[in-house]
Amino acid sequence: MDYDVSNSRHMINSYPVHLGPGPLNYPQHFVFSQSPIFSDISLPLDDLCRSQSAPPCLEQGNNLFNSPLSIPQLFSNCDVFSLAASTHGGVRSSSKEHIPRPPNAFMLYRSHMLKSRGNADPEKRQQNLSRIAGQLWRAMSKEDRAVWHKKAAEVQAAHCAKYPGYKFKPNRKSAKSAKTFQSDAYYSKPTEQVCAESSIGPVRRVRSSRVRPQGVTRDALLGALKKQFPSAFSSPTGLSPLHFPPFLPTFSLPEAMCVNEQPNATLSLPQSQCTNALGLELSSSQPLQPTTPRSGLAEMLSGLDLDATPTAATFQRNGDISESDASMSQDDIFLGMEQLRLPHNSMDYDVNGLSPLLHGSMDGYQSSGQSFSCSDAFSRAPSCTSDPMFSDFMCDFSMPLDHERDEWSNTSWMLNMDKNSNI
DNA sequence: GTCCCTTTGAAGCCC
DNA sequence: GGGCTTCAAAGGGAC
Repeated sequence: MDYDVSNSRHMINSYPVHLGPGPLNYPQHFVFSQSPIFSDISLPLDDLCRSQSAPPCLEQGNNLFNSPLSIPQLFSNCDVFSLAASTHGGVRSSSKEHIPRPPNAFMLYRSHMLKSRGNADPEKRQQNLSRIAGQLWRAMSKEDRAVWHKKAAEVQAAHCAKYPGYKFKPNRKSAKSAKTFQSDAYYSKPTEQVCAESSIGPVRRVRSSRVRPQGVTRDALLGALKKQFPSAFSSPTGLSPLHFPPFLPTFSLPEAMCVNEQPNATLSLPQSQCTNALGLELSSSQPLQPTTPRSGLAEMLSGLDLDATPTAATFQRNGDISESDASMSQDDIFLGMEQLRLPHNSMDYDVNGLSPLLHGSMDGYQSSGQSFSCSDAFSRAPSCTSDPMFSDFMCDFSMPLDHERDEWSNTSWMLNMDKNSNI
């Protein structure tokens, strides 16, 4: 039997979609054994293979690895390979059956990362999420990636078992349309906007090419990440993909404090703790200097020409930074995500991620007194809660909202450190 | 309503 | 075999 993906929009799958238990009655909860490195991984149903019936290769008692791992609802009552037919932008009609491709390792990792972040996360744009996932993915060691490749192989085996005659048949567009855009864009310079010749024509955003920062080695990138997430790298089982937090947290508090509240403050935090989420080094034993050279992941990533996709919801910052406060510009405060060329409301994301009550539109923000706990923040990233980097202090800071302008003030972060930290 | 965006990797097609 | 292209997920945004 041959499944024609190229005509998927018009194809009727010979395999019906079952909403109930699969025809083989595989258990909805079954033991999915894995190597030790999987010990902290529990993938939800649709992270692996949302098939209503587990293939023999994944059935309990016929495991591919050694240690058991329960994966709730794996292969339960929905079919990932068929589900995609109705979820891809509504392109494919639910009445026309389509067999989706099995997800690759990165797709599995990305899906899991997104699920790990929780529902409270206000960042919904998949472009940004994909970028972050890609950064983390590339920062992983080969061994850690192998974990996901292994899972991908299992999923593919499941897919193969479910659709034994399946063959990927890409629907090649017309040579003209494909080559005029894709060949010039996808493999050319990264992230440049291509405008149609007509000024009123559509502006299409070229895909970012797969680039690394120039002159930055993988080891250097890993070093920067190690500095921020030491526990993730010191795990006896090695770096699990899940040891990365769902997102790179913005950790600019000491900077904000230094600039706006106590310019000469000296932090007692260990050196390793005085970096922001992207590895910006902050002096911990000496007064923080605005001109402190920055190094680390942020600087490395700054070489990337990543795309920003601001939207109507993009976080607004007003005006220029005054000279008096220019010792540490707002950009420094925003540096974490901005270095990833994320929209400004990525900071919005960070704040919201820490304070769930503030999720939503700007209207949901309060004018003052907003605060978050760093430790609360990282509790969303399981591996970070045990990290001494994040467990030693709690701090609150807020940024007042200028109600007249309906914008955040760009100059006055307000900081409160609680007793767990020494200023 | 439809397609784009954004990522990595697998796989197919074409030369 | 190399180069190029499509498509897996995901949901907001654009048109």
